[in-house]
Amino acid sequence: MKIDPNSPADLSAQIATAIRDAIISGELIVDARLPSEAELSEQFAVSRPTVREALKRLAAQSLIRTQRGASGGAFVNRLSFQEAYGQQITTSTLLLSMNDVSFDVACEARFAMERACASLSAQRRTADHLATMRAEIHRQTQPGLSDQSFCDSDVAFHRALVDGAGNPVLSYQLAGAVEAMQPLMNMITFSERSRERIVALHTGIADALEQRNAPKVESLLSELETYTLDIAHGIAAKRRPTAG
Amino acid sequence: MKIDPNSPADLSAQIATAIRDAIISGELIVDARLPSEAELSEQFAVSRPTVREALKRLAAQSLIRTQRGASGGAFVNRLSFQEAYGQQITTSTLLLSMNDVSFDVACEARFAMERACASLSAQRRTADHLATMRAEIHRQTQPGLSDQSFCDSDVAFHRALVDGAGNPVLSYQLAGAVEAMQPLMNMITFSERSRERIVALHTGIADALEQRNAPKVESLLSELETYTLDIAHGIAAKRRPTAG
DNA sequence: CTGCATTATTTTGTCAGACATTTAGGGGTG
DNA sequence: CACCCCTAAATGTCTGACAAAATAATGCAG
Repeated sequence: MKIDPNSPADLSAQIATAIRDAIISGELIVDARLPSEAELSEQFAVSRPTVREALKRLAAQSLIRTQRGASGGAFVNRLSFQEAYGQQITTSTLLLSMNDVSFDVACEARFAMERACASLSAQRRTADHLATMRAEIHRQTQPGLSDQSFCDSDVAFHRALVDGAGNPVLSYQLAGAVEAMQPLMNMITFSERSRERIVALHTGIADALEQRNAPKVESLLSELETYTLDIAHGIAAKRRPTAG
Repeated sequence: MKIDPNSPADLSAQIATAIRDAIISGELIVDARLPSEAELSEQFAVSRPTVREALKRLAAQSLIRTQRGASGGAFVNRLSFQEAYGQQITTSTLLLSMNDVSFDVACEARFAMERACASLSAQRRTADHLATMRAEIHRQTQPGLSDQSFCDSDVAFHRALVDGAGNPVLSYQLAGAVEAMQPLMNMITFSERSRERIVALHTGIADALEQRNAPKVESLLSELETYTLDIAHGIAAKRRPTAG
């Protein structure tokens, strides 16, 4: 692990890259302890603050964790699916909000991926997954439920569908797509009637999953996609009534 | 934007979170300049090194960029799809390597998502996408091609398929799934015969896309998934010949 | 007044040293 | 054996300073 003091890049960035490469290549394994900050600063011939900046970069990516006290230090972190979800969601959310991705494009991607889970979920969903979905559907029928809560419940419902596929990698990938759309979905005001329609579709999806009818799930998801887009377009049209 | 000096969390972590929230909420827009490190350290009542650690955390996530000199400083970064790909791939790679995700599970997720792109790609693929795929197929038939190069070409082929769907969000999601599997795929040694079979399937997929035959693409992708798993299992069995 | 070289200023990047805080471990005492 | 205290090691934070880069301001020559 060497760095180039004459490189235009920051020393802390170079050090972070060197350590990151060591982790990715397997040179540093999970739970391995890195040298102390003092030792690292000696190895790389830089000051301790510079080493610390490098370590903070790695900590921001959940690549290491630090612990104070004797026998403390920086340890290679086992990247959990949980942490990966979080980063995935943050990244996806920013990507959508900063790059003028239209609601239509995000919606299309999300439902395309969700349909990809349909057949697996129809095969493997457990009673637990079905129970979660039924519970969320029930919650969605409560009168007086705020739009925010309705959206949260919607996410939980679809999350259960995806988790039903029993593939953590798929769940991880979908988490970003589904949750990143939350801010966009929250902009949609759900009328009494549209909630009824969505709940009906959710019920149909749960029924089809119970019967392990994959094609039915897929077609209902497509209907839901179309309907979601319709609502969004209706609201967009209302906001710009003079557009033509 | 306030922080709690009595919180158990590091001050730099709190400051990073506060600024990140401001960016996500839109309080700080793209290309906006953050206060200088000296001003931030005054605002948060901490020292400059602490502020710097916070800024490095954000830089590690590509949320900000910094520039030296007068009228320099830290600016909110427009997260490009390119940068997001990179983070997605790093995260996915570590997730797979650290969590004992089996080849089967990763493979299943990858092909499920790729099939999700099939119908869109059949509708929208351009002549360019087809040309890229044909070129990669041709490369894959070259004798003496290394396994590494064959895998690279394989990634490029599937990348073209996914890009054909014309949905950048889908491309972004798939990039992680496909590229993160590279290290696993590289462990598979491709025999002469298996390469022929894979090339034949690739050719079939390109043909089906040319004819805009979505179901055919999906079924060929399923065949490719099955075949990939067969090869992997065969190699695993060879490595553990006494297992039973 | 214009154009260019020079100087100033602002800001990040880096360093050195110090103190505070937390935690594990060792050793003494009941 | 259990409990307490002390020590040592490590991260967390602060202060102050200088280096390097890039822009802005200045002054001079034409």
